[in-house]
Amino acid sequence: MRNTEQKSVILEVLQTHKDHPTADQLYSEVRERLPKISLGTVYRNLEKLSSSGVIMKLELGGNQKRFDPNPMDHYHFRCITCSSIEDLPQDLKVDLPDINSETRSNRVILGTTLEYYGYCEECAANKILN
Amino acid sequence: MRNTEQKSVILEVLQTHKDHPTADQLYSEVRERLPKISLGTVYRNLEKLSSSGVIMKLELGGNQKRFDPNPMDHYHFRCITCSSIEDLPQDLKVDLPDINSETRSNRVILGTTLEYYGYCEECAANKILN
DNA sequence: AATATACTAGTAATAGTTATCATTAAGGAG
DNA sequence: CTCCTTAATGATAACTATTACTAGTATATT
Ligand SMILES: [Mn+2]
Ligand SMILES: [Mn+2]
Ligand SMILES: [Zn+2]
Ligand SMILES: [Zn+2]
Repeated sequence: MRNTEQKSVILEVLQTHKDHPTADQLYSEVRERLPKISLGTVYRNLEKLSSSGVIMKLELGGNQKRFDPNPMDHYHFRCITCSSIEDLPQDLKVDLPDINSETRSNRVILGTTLEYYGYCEECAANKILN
Repeated sequence: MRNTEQKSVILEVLQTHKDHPTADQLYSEVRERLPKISLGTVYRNLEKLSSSGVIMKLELGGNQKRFDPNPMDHYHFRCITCSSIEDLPQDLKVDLPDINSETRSNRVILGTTLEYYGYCEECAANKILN
């Protein structure tokens, strides 16, 4: 894996985020620093960075993948109205059962995804006003 | 909501499944009984059936939505090799923390999604052979 | 400096899903 | 049962997110 300016700018821009931007959101921000970059390059590098464990690719509900500068295992809340994704505190850990012993199977478990969904604080407040 | 033959055949076909078919898998099976049905009708009815709580739409990892004849809350395992989705036993319930009190927030929590992923038993066995 | 090749920009292609619209058929009223 | 309103359908186009392709460029190794 070579160190290109594109890759490092994409990573830097992602690391300024506390939320979980989509590829096209990152694309438009990165373009402010590298106006000639192409969307494909953004996707390609996000893929590499996540498969090498530097960042994390989130495949939650909704139709767009999200990218997380924090590759540590943690949980998320997704607002079904505004599509925002919020982090849940990293020390919040649920003790998940061993499904292989429960079901007498020999799967290889690589990980889990736990997502809460509903209305975020802001959207919930807006709903009451209607 | 009117009772059309298309809707009832789609539901019947889905209910024969123990797995979690995609819209196009259901489309090809339904066409054996209703050769003139269109894919849009399948999507439209799956949407209605799930929003009325008869079935469940799954938005897990991977790029296709899956449909589940069982609308009760339960967890799934997803194989990242063959994309199969397996049910975890319905009585397997994890005690999930109240994230609002944890984070002092006023979100409205409508539900959670818990997904295990990895290699299913069959794909895990095949990997050993290579 | 020369070289091999991973990476890029630009663009085309693909896949999944949703929208449009003229036509059909549920199902309630009379 | 017949008429009527309108939800639903089939056919197709449009859309969105993502991936593939390719000739040219830039990285990093020799
Ligand atoms: Mn996160
Ligand atoms: Mn299921
Ligand atoms: Zn919101
Ligand atoms: Zn598998």
